[in-house]
Amino acid sequence: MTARETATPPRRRDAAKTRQLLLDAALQRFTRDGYAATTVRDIADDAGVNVALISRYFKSKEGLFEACLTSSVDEIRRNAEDTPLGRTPEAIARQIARPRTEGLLNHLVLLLRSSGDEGADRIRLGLLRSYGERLAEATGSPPGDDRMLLRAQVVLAAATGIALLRTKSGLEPLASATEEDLVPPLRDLIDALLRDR
Amino acid sequence: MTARETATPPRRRDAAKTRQLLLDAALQRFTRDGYAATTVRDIADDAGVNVALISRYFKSKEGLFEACLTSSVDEIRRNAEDTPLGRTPEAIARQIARPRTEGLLNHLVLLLRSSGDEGADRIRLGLLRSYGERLAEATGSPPGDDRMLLRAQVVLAAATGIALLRTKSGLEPLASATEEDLVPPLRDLIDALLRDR
DNA sequence: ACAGTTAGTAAACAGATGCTGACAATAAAA
DNA sequence: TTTTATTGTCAGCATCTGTTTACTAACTGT
Repeated sequence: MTARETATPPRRRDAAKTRQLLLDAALQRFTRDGYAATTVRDIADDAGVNVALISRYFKSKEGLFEACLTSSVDEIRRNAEDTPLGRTPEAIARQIARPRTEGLLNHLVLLLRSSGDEGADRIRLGLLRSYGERLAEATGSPPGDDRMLLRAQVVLAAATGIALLRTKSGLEPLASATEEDLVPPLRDLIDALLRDR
Repeated sequence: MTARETATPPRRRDAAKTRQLLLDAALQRFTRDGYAATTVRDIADDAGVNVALISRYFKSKEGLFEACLTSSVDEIRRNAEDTPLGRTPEAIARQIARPRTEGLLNHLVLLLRSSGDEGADRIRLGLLRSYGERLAEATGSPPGDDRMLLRAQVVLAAATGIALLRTKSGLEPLASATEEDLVPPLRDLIDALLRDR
């Protein structure tokens, strides 16, 4: 058969779709390898489109990174509205223990990536702050309770640390622990930190 | 006054000292900015020596990074022999809560930095594994107890997450929490995860 | 069918980056 | 003092990286 036949038929032109392809590829790369270690050509190749389109649709590499952050933040927020944070340590633990590729943890890892850009830092910080507050309030503690907020942020930090070590270090048994393995210790952790006191 | 006078007198030649200057500068940069975001010229400038000396003393940028890792690992190990991990949650918590610039936490952040190099990954993994085991044994659990090892690694992950968020995100009140602020929640965390069960 | 607009590509540029080889300055050895 | 080895500098290389510009191909409305 000729190359003509094997080659994918000339992809239909669709700016929105192409933009999304770039965004998805970038999300994966930035999350896995970090900002500096990812090149725009890597992303474009993954998405199967031309490098120049990054500049067209996102202005610059940093613009693309910011778009990734806001996209990630939006999804977390949307997710949060649908399924408000469980009230019980068990429910929270289960949300954190989800498979690495999906859900919250992946987003948290991206949140830790830094481009050195100020706008990106603001976005990141904004989400971390609001998420910590949500976590603190989920315990039933009154808003403005700094002691509890600190504890909630420690939970947040623990979750990100777990996400990082699980995805990047290959440390066993943590790296390939299943959801069932992970929930009991996490439940204990959350219970100890956030129990009303 | 002339430039001649202001300039530091031609530093006495000393290969060992120069090597150490480079190593120290690299440790700081790699820890703070990560591998990819750090250039050899950054490091050389910080150390106040010529770029070419990196290649001479460490073979390559990756060689320098590996040297940083082993140096960091050695110091952690040495530190561990001097002051064996405290048996009580309180003692462990205190070790983690230390100021960000000194002690264990800084090293843990470096441990998370990746160069993509295989040798570096081995070094990193080796330390994480042994540290997790030490932590598990400190609880008095028998060696080979996988449940407890997982819990110890969760503590380790939590500590790294805290270190990262404290140094890199500026998330308040976590970022500027004092040792006293941090010890109580950490004690609870460690107690919940590692208490003999 | 045609003109105008939009989507996508290719090539190249300017600057950065890791690294090297030839050389100069200093210290050590003879 | 002369010779030799070590330490450090300089300039440049090849490659990579983000971005831009000029161009071609496809879609849209008329």
